[in-house]
Amino acid sequence: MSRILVVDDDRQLLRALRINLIARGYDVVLAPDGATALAAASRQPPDLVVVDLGLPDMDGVEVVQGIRGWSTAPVIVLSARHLEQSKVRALDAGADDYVTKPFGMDELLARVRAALRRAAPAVQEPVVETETFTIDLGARRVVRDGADVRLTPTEWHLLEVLVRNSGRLVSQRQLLQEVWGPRYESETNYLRVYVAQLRAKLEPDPSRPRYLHTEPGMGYRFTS
Amino acid sequence: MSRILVVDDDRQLLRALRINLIARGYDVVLAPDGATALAAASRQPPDLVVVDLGLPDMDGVEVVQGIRGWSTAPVIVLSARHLEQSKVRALDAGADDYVTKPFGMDELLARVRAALRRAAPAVQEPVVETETFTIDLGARRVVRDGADVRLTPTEWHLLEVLVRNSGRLVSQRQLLQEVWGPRYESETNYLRVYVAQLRAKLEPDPSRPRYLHTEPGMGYRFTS
DNA sequence: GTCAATCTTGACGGTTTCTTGACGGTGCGG
DNA sequence: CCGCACCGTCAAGAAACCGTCAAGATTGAC
Repeated sequence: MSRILVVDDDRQLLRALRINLIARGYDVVLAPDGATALAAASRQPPDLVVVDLGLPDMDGVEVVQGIRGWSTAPVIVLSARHLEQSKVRALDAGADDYVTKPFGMDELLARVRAALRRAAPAVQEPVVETETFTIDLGARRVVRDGADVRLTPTEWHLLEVLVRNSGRLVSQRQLLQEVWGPRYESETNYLRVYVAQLRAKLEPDPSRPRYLHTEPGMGYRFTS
Repeated sequence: MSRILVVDDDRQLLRALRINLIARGYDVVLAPDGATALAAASRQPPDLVVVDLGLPDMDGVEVVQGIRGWSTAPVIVLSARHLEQSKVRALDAGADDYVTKPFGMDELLARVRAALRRAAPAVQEPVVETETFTIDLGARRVVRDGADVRLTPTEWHLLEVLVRNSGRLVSQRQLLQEVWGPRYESETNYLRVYVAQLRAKLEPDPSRPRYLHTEPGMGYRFTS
């Protein structure tokens, strides 16, 4: 079962959380402060972290950052209502969810389930290999000639949609909708620009596409 | 039919939405505030959520997050024009689309349809195989001798109509109407030109059609 | 604040696709 | 045999579409 690291300086809350989480079958690791938490996390990598923002030794945000540095485990932040500012910073730092104190145990447990479920899709993401490059959807990496290809967020997003529909024609509407949002359905200029950029980075000969094919008037198709 | 959860504190708008959505055959659940909405959503998981950003008890963004925690149902956000900031945050939180108040009912209904269509699992489109070529309707692809056959949008559209009516005679009127629109019902020149192009690309011997048969004075018939 | 990276936007030329009309072939009925 | 209706063929001009480039605008890092 999943291992959950709980970081809080309130001993009473810590005990309550431990009891409830263990009752749900989770493996629980406790830490009263940030330093202990980071140490514990490196020894026993957790699948999820619950961290209070008001810690004695360091800001909870630092804990979030410290964990995000090497783990993709979801982080749920606990905070008192008056710490709006920290809350925002924590989310920016990579927290996945936050719960305002005081909170009901059921609510927290629900959020834990949700966060784990969201993270769970550890379903083997496909790796697409061509003669020229390799795309690892799970790792968000593209390797060509042994070196990482640098893609901007938008380039990656576009490539991802095309690759997930490998072999299938993806209409311009659908691409714009998935990458730029529902309100850009007719702005085909974006597509032209970004497809060109992807080709420049991936195709052996960008002027004669081998993987990113254009179907005039319809859309684009990725072929491995 | 799809169940739609509508969250808004404007009773008049709520009523208008209910009437219009029900009229379209949707199952509607209403909630005047965030807490009620989340409770209702957990009892009756909706297929789509329409939520106003200006709620009395909590920020609409929180509602979006709350729903996103355990559901993948599309979320459409309603917002007043001056709340640009919240709108962005709502989309970041996982909203699928937003509509600015005041809005026309038709626009909202259209976006509801679009969101539901997008969320709908892709139906398994049939693959038609002949001795000469293979037509994959879902992938929008025709393969012949191991190579992709390039079809223009109009060619594809015409072929699609014929294949979906495989074995049946399709009248010229119907073909013109479906491919070129209702105003071209008598322009049979298009048909002659495009049927010829399809035959050139698909038939082993275009002068002796094996798949795309002409029924003089009536229409065309695709036979696999 | 500055700086770099990324995104957005518009214009241009080349290419693909669509439209249109004319011509010839075929089959049927007179 | 001849005329007519219908279909197949072809090609050229028009229209739509795409690739390309570069200059602002925006964003985020420092």
